Amino acid sequence: MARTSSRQEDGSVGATLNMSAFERLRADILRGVIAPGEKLRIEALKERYGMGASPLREALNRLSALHLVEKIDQRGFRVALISPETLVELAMTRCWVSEIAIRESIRAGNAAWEESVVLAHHRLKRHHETSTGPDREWEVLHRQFHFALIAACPSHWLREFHETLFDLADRSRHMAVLHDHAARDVAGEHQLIVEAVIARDVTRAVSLLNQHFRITADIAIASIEPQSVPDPVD
Amino acid sequence: MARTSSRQEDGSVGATLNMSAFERLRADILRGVIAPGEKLRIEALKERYGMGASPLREALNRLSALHLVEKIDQRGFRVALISPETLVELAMTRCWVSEIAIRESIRAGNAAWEESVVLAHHRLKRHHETSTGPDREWEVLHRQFHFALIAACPSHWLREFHETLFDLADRSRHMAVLHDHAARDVAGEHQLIVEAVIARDVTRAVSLLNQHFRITADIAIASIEPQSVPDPVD
DNA sequence: AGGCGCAAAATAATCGATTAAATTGGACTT
DNA sequence: AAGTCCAATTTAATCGATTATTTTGCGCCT
Repeated sequence: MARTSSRQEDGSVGATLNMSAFERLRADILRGVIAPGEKLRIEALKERYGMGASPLREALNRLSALHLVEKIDQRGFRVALISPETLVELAMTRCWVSEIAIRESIRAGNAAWEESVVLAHHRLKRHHETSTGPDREWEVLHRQFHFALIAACPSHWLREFHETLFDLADRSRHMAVLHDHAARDVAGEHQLIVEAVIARDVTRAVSLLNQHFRITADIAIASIEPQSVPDPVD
Repeated sequence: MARTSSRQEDGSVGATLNMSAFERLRADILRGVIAPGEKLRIEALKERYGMGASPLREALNRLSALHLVEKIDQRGFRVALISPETLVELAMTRCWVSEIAIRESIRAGNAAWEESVVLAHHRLKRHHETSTGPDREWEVLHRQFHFALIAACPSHWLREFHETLFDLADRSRHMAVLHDHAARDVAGEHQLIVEAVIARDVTRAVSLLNQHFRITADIAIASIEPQSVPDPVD
C-alpha cells in the first residue's frame, strides 16, 4: 500500500506513508492546527490523513521521542502540553544550547558560512520589509536564519537538538503571534545578532541570542497566562 | 495481545510490547549484542523477541529518533554505525553538553543533590574495589553516577539529551572494554570530578569531565582502529 | 447529592495477511 | 570478465481484523 510517488497530493514529501504522516502531523502541531494537550485518537487520524493505523502510530512514536507528542502507555497519544513552566524551562534550554552551538559555529565557521548567514538574514529582512506580519513564508525564512547561524557547529547532534527545541518553541510562537508582537523589534534583534556573529564576538552573540529567546518566551507566556493553570483535561 | 503484567519473563519492564521491544532492543544495542551497522530485519526480530511487527516497528521508530538506530525509507532499519569520525564528533558533543549541564547543575544544586552525588560515587567506588573489571553492575552504577552529577540541571530536555549521548557512547565503551583499560585510572578520574563538583568549581569540573570523555573516546577509537585521531578541540 | 460497581462503548495495542519495493541470481550480451 | 536485464525471492510497509484496556454511563446504595 506504500505510495510510489515521493510527493503527495497534499504537498508533503515522503516515500512512505510513515514519513508523510510524520511531516503532516509535525506541521499541524507546529502550526497549532492541532492544539497543545489535544488527544490524538488513532481513528480520527486515520480519517483525517487517509491512512491506516500503522504509519500513524509509527510517526507518533517518533514525534514522542522528539517531545512534540506525549505517549502514555495504554492510553495513546496527545500533543505535548504548553505551560508557563514549560516555556520557562524551554527558554533556558534554548539559551544554553544556542550558547554552545553559536560559539562553536563561530569558531569553526569559514567565509562560506559567514556568507550564508548574511544571505539568510537578507532574505528574512527583505521578506520582513515587503510583507506585513509574520506568515508561513516568514516562518520558513526565520527558521532558516536561525539554522544558518549555527550551521557551522561541527556536531550534527547538537544542530538537530537545537532544531528540536526550535520546533517546540515554534508552537507557542504561533499562538503568541495572534496576540501582540507590535512592540517587538524582531528585525532589529536579528540585525544585531548578525553583526555580532560576523564580528565573531561570541560573548555578544550569545547575549543577544539569549535575549532573543527570552523575549520570545515572555511573549508566549503572556499569551497563554490568561487561561493559565491548564487542567490536565483535554 | 497486550500483556497484562508489567514485568516480562526476560526482566524487561513495560506495560506494552512496544515498551518491552524498545527496552530490549536498546539494551541489546548498548551491550553490543547487536553490532553497529547490523541490519535489523523485522522477521528476525519477530522470531527473536516473540512479538509481531507492529510493536517492533514502533520501537525501532523511536530508537531511530534517538540515533541508536538508522531508519532508511523502504529499506528498513539498521543499528547506527560507529566510525572514528562519529566517535570524535560524539566526544565533542558530550563535552559541550556536559559543560552546560554540569555548570547549571552546580549552580542549581542544593545540599541534597550534593549528597546524591557523593552517594552515587561511593557506590561506584565500592563496586570498583570489590569487583575486578567492568561488568553489568558497574555499567549501571557508572551511568547513575554521571546522571547524578547533572541531575540538578533544571532542564529535563538537556538531561535527557545528555543521557542519549551517554547511550551512544556506551556502545563503543562496551567494545573498548574488551581491548585495554588497564592503563586508565577511571576511579581516579571520577574521584577528581566529585571533588571539583563538591567544591563547586565549575571550570575544573568541566575540564575534568572533558578529559574523561576524551579519554573514553580515544580508547574507543583505538579499539576500532589502530591509529588514533586528534582530540576534539575545546 | 455523592460514591460504588459493573456492563457497554470507545479506544489502544497488536496480530496475521496483503501489497509494494528492494535485492538476488542467473541468462544473455558485449 | 564485466555489464545489463528480468524473473524469482526476500524484505519492508501497510491494512483490516482481533484482543485488551480504559472510559463512560447508569443503576443502586448510603
